[in-house]
Amino acid sequence: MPKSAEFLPGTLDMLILKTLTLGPNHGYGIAQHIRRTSQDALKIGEGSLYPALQRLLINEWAIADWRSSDTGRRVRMYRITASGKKQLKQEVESFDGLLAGIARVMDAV
Amino acid sequence: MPKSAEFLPGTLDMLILKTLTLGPNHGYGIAQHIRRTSQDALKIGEGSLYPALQRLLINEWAIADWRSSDTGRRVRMYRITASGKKQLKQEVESFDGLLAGIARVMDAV
DNA sequence: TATCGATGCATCGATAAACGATGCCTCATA
DNA sequence: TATGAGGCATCGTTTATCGATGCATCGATA
Repeated sequence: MPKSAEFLPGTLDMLILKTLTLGPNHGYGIAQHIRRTSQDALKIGEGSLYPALQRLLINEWAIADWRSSDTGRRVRMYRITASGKKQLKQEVESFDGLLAGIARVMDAV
Repeated sequence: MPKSAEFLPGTLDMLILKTLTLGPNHGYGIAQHIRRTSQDALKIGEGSLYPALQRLLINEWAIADWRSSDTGRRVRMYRITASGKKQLKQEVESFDGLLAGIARVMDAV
C-alpha cells in the first residue's frame, strides 16, 4: 500500500473520474473540489494528484488539452471519456462490493 | 499503495483486530473468518496475512503464543491487547471519516 | 514596489502495503 | 499413497501514495 494511508488508497482514480463527470476541470480545481466536497476529510496532495491524472490519460479514461490565457497563463483541462465513464461505473461497483464485505466483517458478533 | 487493490488497502489491520475481538484465533482461522463473514468479498492471501500479523505483534496490538498438540502440530494463537482495542477504535473512526468524505464526493451533483 | 499567498503545473525519491509464488510440515480421506 | 485441507512463514515484485522541491503567474496589501 501507499506510504501512509492519509486517505483510502485505491479510491483516488474513482474520485477524480467522478469529479470529471460534473464537467471538465483542471488538476488544481479537481483537488479543490474533492477537498471542499468531502469537507476536508480528503486532502489530495499534488504528488498523488498528477500521477493519478497521468494514469487516467494513459488509460484513455480522460483526455486533456491546454488552455492558455493571452498573458501566458496555462491550464490543463481534463475531460472524462466514454471509456472513463465505464471505468468509473466498474470502480464504483467494486468499491461498493468491498465496502459491503468490510461492513459484514465489522458488524459481526 | 499496494501491488494491486484486491481489496481496500489499509483496512487489513482493522479487519484482523476486529476478528480478534470475537476471541483468540490463529492466522488461518482469521483469514477463514474474514473470507466467510464477508461472503467471499474479501480474500486475504497468506502473503498479506502474516506480515499484517507481524505488524500487530510489533505494535503490541496483539500477543501470540504457540499451541502444540502431542503429535507436534503447532498453532500460533493471537489475542488482542487493550492497546489493540484502542487502536481498533481509532482505525474505525478514521475509516468512517474517510468513508463519509468519499460518500460526499461520490454523491455530489 | 516588493512581498506574500493562492493558483497552477510537474517530477523525484522514499515508503510501505499487498500480492503471488514458494517451501515446509501435519493430518484425514479417498 | 496421493491429494487436499489445514497451518506456518518468507521472498521479491509491484504500485500507489506521500512530502519535498522547483518553477511560473496573479492579485492584494503593506
